[in-house]
Amino acid sequence: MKLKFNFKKGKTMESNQFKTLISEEGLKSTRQRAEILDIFLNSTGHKNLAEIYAQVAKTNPKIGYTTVYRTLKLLTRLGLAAQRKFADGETRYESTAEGTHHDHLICLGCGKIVEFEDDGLESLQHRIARRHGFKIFHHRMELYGYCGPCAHKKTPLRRKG
Amino acid sequence: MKLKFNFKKGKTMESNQFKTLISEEGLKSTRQRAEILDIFLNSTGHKNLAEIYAQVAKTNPKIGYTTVYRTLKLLTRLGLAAQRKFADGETRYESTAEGTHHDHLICLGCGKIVEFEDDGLESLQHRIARRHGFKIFHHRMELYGYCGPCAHKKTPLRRKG
DNA sequence: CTTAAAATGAAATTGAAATTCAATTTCAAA
DNA sequence: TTTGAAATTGAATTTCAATTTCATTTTAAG
Repeated sequence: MKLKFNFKKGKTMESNQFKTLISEEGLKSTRQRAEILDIFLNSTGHKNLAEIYAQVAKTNPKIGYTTVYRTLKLLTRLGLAAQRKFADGETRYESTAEGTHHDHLICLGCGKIVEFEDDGLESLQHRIARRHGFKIFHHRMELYGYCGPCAHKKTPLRRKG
Repeated sequence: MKLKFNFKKGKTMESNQFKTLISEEGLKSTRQRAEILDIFLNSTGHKNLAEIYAQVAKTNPKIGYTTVYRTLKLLTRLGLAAQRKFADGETRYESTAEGTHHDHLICLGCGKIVEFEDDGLESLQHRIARRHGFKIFHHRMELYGYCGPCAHKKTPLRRKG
């Protein structure tokens, strides 16, 4: 039985924005894309493709790895996701739903990634750029060290996150 | 004809330091390692393996890619080289001969990488870390934009370097 | 010298990212 | 609705840098 207006739980406002964005690009709205977007937006943090795929597969095992890969790339193009590459070289995706620019603190013990914003950093960036005649469009700042809990352990365990 | 003491041009002080470092590690000093080190120290900038290998091959085509790869890894372990991964994901190597910590300005037009140091950045780092209860060991800051020349071209060309 | 340990280098392997292509789905126009 | 061109899907494959393997060669200690 199919309802004309079925507002399922989890169907967020973003899904509709997504339909609009997608058709504006001459692209098509599909069930897979909707599902991947839904899962992606309803999760937090910085996940690599394998992690996102695992989560998608839990809900719908029929969706392929490739589709997840391409959808995340698409979301990045549309500005809904952002790619991040930290020192380990893995590509991670982060939702841009929260909006503003931020940088990262990364725990070498447990792998926890904490976001931060700092106005001082932004102005510093411009001062440095001016000094070297550059016109800056974006930056990347990562601070590597140990978070509170890990700083007190003797042998902190590695965790993905 | 073989001279007993042949101080070839290019044999720098570092070569001897290298011999010492290497034997201290229980490793062996070889012609290949010396040649690779020599080329690496007598070049500047941030090069990827393929670029370093190409330069080595120009001097001695008998040296294999694997050996260059392993030697750069060794140099990194010994603290003579440092690995860098910028947003494009490629691994680059930089000589640590110049010494101090620095960060990078990266031109999106021509690929030029400019180093900079900034004390304000270092103190900022500690302020942010304290705010989040982290103990920071190192950081990474990269500013992406256009350098002076590229900012004025209509279609800047991509260059490695 | 002799010899064990280390290094070399060609080739093979790994693994993430990207692409291919036949089958399927979407959606606008009929 | 139905249709069909264009886009999407997903398994399989390719790509490509990074890394490992292994048979052979080189180093340096004794």
